[in-house]
Amino acid sequence: MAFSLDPPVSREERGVVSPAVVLDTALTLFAERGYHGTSVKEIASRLQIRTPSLYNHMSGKQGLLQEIVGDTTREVWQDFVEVTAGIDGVEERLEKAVYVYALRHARRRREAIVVNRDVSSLEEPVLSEVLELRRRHEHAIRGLVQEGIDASVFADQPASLVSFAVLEMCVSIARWFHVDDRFSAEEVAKQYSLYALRIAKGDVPVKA
Amino acid sequence: MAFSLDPPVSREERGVVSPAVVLDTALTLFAERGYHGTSVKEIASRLQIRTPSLYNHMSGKQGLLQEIVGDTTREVWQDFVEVTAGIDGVEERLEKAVYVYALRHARRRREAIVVNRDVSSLEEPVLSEVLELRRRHEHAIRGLVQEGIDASVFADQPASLVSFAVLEMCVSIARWFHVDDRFSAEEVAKQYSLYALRIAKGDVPVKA
DNA sequence: CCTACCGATCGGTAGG
DNA sequence: CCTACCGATCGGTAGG
Repeated sequence: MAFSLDPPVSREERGVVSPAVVLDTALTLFAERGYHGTSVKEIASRLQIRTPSLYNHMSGKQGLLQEIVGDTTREVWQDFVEVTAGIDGVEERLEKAVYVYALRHARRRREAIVVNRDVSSLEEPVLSEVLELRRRHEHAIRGLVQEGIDASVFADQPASLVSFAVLEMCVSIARWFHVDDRFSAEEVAKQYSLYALRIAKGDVPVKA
Repeated sequence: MAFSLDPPVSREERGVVSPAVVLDTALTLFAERGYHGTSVKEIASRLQIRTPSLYNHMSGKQGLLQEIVGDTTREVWQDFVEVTAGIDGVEERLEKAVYVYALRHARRRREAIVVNRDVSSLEEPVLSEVLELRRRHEHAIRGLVQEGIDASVFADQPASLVSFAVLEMCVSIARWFHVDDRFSAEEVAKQYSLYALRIAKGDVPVKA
């Protein structure tokens, strides 16, 4: 799996400004105020440098957004492929796919918030690439649900509603989860993958 | 219930610009591009008037956002109170509370998108009022879940995770639902309230 | 409803 | 990494 903990690249710790530090600072501000609500001056100010110096470490504001949203979306699809490969049971595949997706939204909260709020601020060609990857992921989840319905493993119901509900439920984790909560990221992901199975299986009893 | 269909107040139909038409136009643009991504010039342009003329129909850009987000949030809380009043069964109360919340997000998509994306762009005192109302609604849903757990009607599990998952699943309807879809707003709301019961009841069988 | 205009801020560049 | 500066656009006002 392509997970790693959020890289704590801050100015204070490293002492110097670098492309990674600029990206991390922008990520925090974009998540807090949105892409259009963040100015390059604010990014510079937080790094205690002037605006023009920022351009030694980035191509521009739009480039930062493209890197954040593009990288994250590619990783989401990669996670799905890796975690469902070589598994027979459709129930187990859905459980694992939801688990990694939920886990990512607990571990990479800032990225998730920016991806979901500011995707429409992306310029081409990254916009089209990102939308295509998201569509592919949603269709893959929907396909799993439909496969389970066809095999009578899941309750007979509209697969599209199930996949939307399950995916967006996971996305929302980024909006309320805190590391210092009573639950770990893994516990939350485990619980949410259970919710997904409950929704999918419907009247079939699910062990808690 | 405080529902009505989305008021189709467009410039073309009414022929004249009014505060309601300006608000409706701003609502569409805010939903499409975000509050910070929309300029007052764009609002004016869509109404085929000049920017200064807009100020005959509004106090300012921030005032439009406050009206959209403030009104919607107050209605959400009012819906909850009205729909759960005088009902004994905790299961039925949760089902109805989720139904109206989901239904609103299918019927008032633009409002829902703006409320959830641009709430942080609100200025005081409306910001505090809105956050308090949202907190109250979330705690009320969580309270219902806990009440059901205590009564052994729902599975024993963290009530906070259930309430977050259920509420955000509903919020997301605004992002994918279209009136011309294969499902009506009522059908989607019905299905989502069923999902909520499945998550809450867990290992208890739920009739489809 | 308009023209004319305000100061502030935007992302970004020149040049060192 | 900086100062100095660019044209464009921002939300909003004056005055009619």
